[in-house]
Amino acid sequence: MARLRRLVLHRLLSYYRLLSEWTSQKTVKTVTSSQIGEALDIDPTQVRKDLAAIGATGMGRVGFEVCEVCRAIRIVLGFDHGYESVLIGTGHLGGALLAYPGFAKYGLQIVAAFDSDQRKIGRRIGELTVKPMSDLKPFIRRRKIRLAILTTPAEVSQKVTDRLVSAGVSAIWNFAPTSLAAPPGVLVRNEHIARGLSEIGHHLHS
Amino acid sequence: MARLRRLVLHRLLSYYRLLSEWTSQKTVKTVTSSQIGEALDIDPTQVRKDLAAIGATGMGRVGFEVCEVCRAIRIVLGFDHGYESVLIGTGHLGGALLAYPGFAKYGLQIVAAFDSDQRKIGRRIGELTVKPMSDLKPFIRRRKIRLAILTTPAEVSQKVTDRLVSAGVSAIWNFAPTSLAAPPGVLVRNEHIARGLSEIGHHLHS
DNA sequence: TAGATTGTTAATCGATTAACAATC
DNA sequence: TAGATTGTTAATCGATTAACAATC
Repeated sequence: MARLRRLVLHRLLSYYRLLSEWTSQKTVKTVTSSQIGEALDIDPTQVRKDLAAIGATGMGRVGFEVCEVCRAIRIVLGFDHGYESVLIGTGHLGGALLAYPGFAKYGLQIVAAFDSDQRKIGRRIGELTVKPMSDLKPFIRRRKIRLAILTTPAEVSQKVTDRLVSAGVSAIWNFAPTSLAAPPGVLVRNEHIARGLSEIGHHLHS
Repeated sequence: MARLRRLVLHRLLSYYRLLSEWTSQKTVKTVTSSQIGEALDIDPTQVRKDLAAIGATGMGRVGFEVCEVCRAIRIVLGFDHGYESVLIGTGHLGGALLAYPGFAKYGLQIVAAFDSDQRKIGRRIGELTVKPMSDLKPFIRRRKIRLAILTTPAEVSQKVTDRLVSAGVSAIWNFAPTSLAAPPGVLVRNEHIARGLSEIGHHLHS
């Protein structure tokens, strides 16, 4: 399957959330592109194209099978796949992510937490014991970890990134307020807090 | 000034970050659209258009004054304005946001924290004391709070939103994994964690 | 069958990029 | 002046929307 654009992935996620919500409330077997489009304020043609792009086929006069659509989306977004990840930086935000119970639903499991602070190493957070940075590379290699979650201070995030890349991860989920340099094969997804604030600030100001 | 699109705001923020970084490293008085464009992989024409849109004018053969550009961006994104906000839900994520020191740079100040959990009310977090939900509306009214940060569980977020709207806030920064219904005048900015995960999951899967 | 919905091609719209005269 | 850069108009590109025959 061709790589999908960010925008499409985003829409797929919103379809998924909507359908999950609907099916949890009442038994819904099929759904039409117009129903989805109306609920999310998206053109029904767009919905049909998105679903066609991920291989979900509808039925004339009936619509799409909800189960089939959800399954197709889960496959494309990798929710069924299941992947282990490591987290680096056990500050407030790192702790919040470690405590978040909702990740399993998306196939994500955090299997180790690392920190450079001597006082934090060995401490238990939930089910994990904080490991020293010297264990990072061997751990990633041994467990074939592909995703790293970065919640370190901005000053060290690039250095940590370099270590992660050399250890062989293929994606970095970055919560540090910096842009990271990484080779083309490695996906860097930035969750810069300031991005939301700029939109809010602009709204409040004008 | 006409309301700018999300995409433009995002680019403005990246210009701002780039210029801040450059000026912190060495004295840079002027910058050309090509220099910015090259650093961020954006077409220089785009950069010029964006800067023109916020009223920053360049000089032929010289480029743009860095100070002027930064000032213009700060004004548009509301960073200089300064606005007080309240936070609702003092769980892990709420605590992480309360502890984050970088907000002041963007003009944001969290002046009160609220929770419905009796055990948390009265507890001190940093400089704040957690207040009961019954204080929410009067507090917002009295202090003329315009922004609320929502870090509650998803189940209650819509109810809290309704209270916030009726109390008169004009923007909600939502970290709960739900879509919120709010009247047109109220900006809702969603920071759904799953959005990043869907991109990562897709990348790792394919 | 009749009618609603899909799948797909064509038309529209907006955003990005190219071109170039005006400017310092 | 000569040359680099801006500001802006025109051209391109991609994404969204409209139209409609095919399908169940």
